[in-house]
Amino acid sequence: MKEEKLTIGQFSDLVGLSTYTLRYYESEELIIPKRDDNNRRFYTQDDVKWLGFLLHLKGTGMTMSEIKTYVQLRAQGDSTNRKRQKLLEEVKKRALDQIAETKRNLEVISHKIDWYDKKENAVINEDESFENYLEKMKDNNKGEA
Amino acid sequence: MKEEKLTIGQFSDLVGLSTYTLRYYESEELIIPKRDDNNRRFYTQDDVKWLGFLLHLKGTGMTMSEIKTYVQLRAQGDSTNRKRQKLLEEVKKRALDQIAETKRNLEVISHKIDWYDKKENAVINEDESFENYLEKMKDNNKGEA
DNA sequence: ACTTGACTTAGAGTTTACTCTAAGTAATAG
DNA sequence: CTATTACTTAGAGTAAACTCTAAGTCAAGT
Repeated sequence: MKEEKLTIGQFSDLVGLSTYTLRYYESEELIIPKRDDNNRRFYTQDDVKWLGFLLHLKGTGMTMSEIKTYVQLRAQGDSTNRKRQKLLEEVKKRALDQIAETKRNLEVISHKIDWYDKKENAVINEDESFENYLEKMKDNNKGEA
Repeated sequence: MKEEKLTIGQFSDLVGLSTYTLRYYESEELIIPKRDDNNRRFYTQDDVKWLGFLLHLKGTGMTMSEIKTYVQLRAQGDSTNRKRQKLLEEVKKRALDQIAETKRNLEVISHKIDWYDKKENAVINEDESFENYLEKMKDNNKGEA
């Protein structure tokens, strides 16, 4: 198992982020690669793993600033495990709340889509307003929530 | 049933958007109130309904530009119903995809939270890497996806 | 020798969606 | 009379997360 060292160009190709972005992340202290004798960046398998996790964090809505906090805690060692865990839990909660809200909004949009269907097929009254229609839908769902 | 006319200030309070934002939305043609004899804006119940729907649209990730398109189609009358429906379907699909992706990311974060739990309780090996742990979790879920 | 890819600092530009200020006008309520 | 609220245009500021350019250096490969 040899230690793979990737140049920024190779790493960029691998992870799908531009070299601009990688240097930007570095300036924001999100991922800081080692340097070789010529001061060139090189990324290791650890960096690959960390960046993968970082992208999962981003994908749940964590901001760069929050990720930076996480990185700083991580750098302080195991004594900050609880803090890191708490941070992740907050992020998780926020993401779940966000999903729930989006779903509520999607329900209305879905009803509107149905309403267009029925209008096209003249199933509902020509002048049926969406608001009335929505109310009926809500009534139909009584007790199903 | 008298027709309620709301000033921009009243409407602002009602819907929770600043007057700045309302004028901005108007400049972007998202919601265009009528004017009274003194050229002051007034918002009607229709505007209340439309803004409510608009917020649902925003809440599913629709951009202002897309909402503007929707508004323009709406202004062209029933002949654009199919187009509007299609637009909403695209937005819906995108939102559902987004939710699915966020959930996938959340799974990893949840595992990490569990991993912190176990580390704190010394249930897993002191040096157990998260990556190994994740692999085990994946194995445990074989056939459950 | 030359191209390629890396390095640096510093800063400008992009996108989305606001958010606010300035400066002046106008109608209404107390 | 004055405070409040609204109106206008025009433009600046904010925030996040990039994205790119300039200008110059440097080392390795062909």
